[in-house]
Amino acid sequence: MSRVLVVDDDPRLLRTLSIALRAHGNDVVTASDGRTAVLSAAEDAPDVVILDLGLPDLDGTEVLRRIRTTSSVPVIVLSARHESDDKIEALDLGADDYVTKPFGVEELLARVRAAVRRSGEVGRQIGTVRTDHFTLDFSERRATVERAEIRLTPTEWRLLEALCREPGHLVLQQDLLRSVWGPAYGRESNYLRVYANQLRRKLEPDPSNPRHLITEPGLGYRFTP
Amino acid sequence: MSRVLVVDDDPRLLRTLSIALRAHGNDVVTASDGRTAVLSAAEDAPDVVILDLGLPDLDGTEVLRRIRTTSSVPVIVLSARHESDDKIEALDLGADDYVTKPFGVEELLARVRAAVRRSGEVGRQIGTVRTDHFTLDFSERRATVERAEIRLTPTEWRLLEALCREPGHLVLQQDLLRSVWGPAYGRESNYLRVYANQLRRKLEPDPSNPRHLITEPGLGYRFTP
DNA sequence: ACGCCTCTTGACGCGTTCTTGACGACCCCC
DNA sequence: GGGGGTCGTCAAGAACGCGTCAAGAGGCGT
Repeated sequence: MSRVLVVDDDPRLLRTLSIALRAHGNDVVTASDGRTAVLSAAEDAPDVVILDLGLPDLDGTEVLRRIRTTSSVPVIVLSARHESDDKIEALDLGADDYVTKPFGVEELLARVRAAVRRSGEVGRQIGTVRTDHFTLDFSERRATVERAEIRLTPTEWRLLEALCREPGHLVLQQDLLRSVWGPAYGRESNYLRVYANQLRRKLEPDPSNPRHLITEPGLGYRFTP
Repeated sequence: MSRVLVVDDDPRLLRTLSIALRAHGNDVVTASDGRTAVLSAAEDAPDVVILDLGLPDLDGTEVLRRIRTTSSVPVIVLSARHESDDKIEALDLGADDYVTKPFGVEELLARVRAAVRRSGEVGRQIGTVRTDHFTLDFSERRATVERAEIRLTPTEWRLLEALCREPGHLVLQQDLLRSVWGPAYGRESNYLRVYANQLRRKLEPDPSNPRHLITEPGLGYRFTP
């Protein structure tokens, strides 16, 4: 199914994770130090990397930085509870998710699945989206309504991007929250209500009768061109 | 494909890299001391240089400095693990990337590709840019506002160059910082604010209501003719 | 050695954006 | 008809990013 690179200096943990991952149909490669990890990330072409920040030879963030120079593979960071600074730095450097030790194997497996699923979707760049009323150019960050250019805030862009990735398809609240606000969110649906509202006021001809940003009650939102 | 100059005093490493690079369709030139390296960089017109900082005759940074006097070829620095000062100094002197020894060949190859790709984008020369209010001649380094010639500092020119390479396009803060201040930068957005401000005061008709140097909050800047 | 120009860096105010709570309207199910 | 849940809407405080200023460091030519 997916190839997972697991990086940790604890052989016991390495073994546990390998067994669990293989039991769920994954191909597993392991590394117990930073240098090996960077090499493996480049050569074994994993679909996702699980990276412990506390490695013997290199700083965890340095490992992440080097992996990022050659690959955009999703990285899930493992961190001890107290090293919260590392965690934040790791997310800044392009980690996709993090798990705090100690953690449950089931939780980690779920995050691996989510990371693989997202990387398939996110990789697809979207260029321009048109409707009969407005135009969105994502690569240039330009939005025009009735030929007039309007301004959208960064968060509004991110929400639109998540919605327009698959025009006409329903996107779940949880997925929207995660791709806009990050992996730590998932239940704050009021954020979505506020921003969906703002977007309608800026983009829809009649904001209270939306034709393009459709609510699917209890589930999520849908963009229809 | 690309011509690569490899500079190292270890014949074994030289040989390994030559084979790997040629196997990927590159043309390879080698040098085992600093003086030869400087000459070759000037005469063989390589597309990228791989430079070991520990050379017998000259200090690595000195080699880099001399190469930079005759060429803007991208340079990837090889450094032993603990000499982090050299590394930083090398980046300051205009190295484009660095790899710490020991390293994987695949990683180095990836960095060579990245360096060549970047230089292709950056190398695109721009001639003259005109607006209704000012004119910029990049090849002659002349700027005129309302027919009057004004002076711009080197950093101001570099920033303008990065912005005007694709008129009308959004350029991300990170890209601007990297092409003006070097690959070691990426988060110092206050530099951008200072220089964008200076440029507006020199170029814009109404500096506090810019029409050509547009801010895209949270993302970067855009030049519109 | 001196002065000038440039670059770096910190500080501050301001406007925008984000977050968060509150409230009423609506729908569905009981 | 009532109750619980979800949604749209509004508003206010907090947080953030940007423009702006100015002081100090460093380099260069005189």
